[in-house]
Amino acid sequence: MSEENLAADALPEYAERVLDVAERIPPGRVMTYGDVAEWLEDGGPRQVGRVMALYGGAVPWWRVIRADGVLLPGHELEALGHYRAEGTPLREAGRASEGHLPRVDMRRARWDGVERAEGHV
DNA sequence: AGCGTGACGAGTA
DNA sequence: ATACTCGCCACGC
Repeated sequence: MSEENLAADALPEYAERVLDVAERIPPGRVMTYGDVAEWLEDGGPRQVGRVMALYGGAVPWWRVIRADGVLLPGHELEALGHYRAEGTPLREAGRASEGHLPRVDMRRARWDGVERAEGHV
């Protein structure tokens, strides 16, 4: 039998690990695709992106975003709703970009996978 | 086999 | 700030 004998109800192991990381991201925080890949020490941002595109619906997908903090195209409003509800740091463009959606403030929202005990107000 | 595409990222102009 | 290039890797044609 070939080793590619995967059951339809089973996810590839890599996908399972990516989803596992996505699930442990605390509310109000985000990780980039590249961060997840780095944390796993395997694959790259594009691989993580592929997994999220295929199976991300089962996890808090809005907490895994691009490095530039742009909201997921096609789900901007839904993502924004989650961010506002979780208190995720956002950068309101303000200033003449009213039709422009806010982006996640990566400097404050980025989570490296390690809880820090700093008095972050 | 090549080639284009993508829920990417960093660098440069 | 935007636009473009290159590197990256998996997938589909």
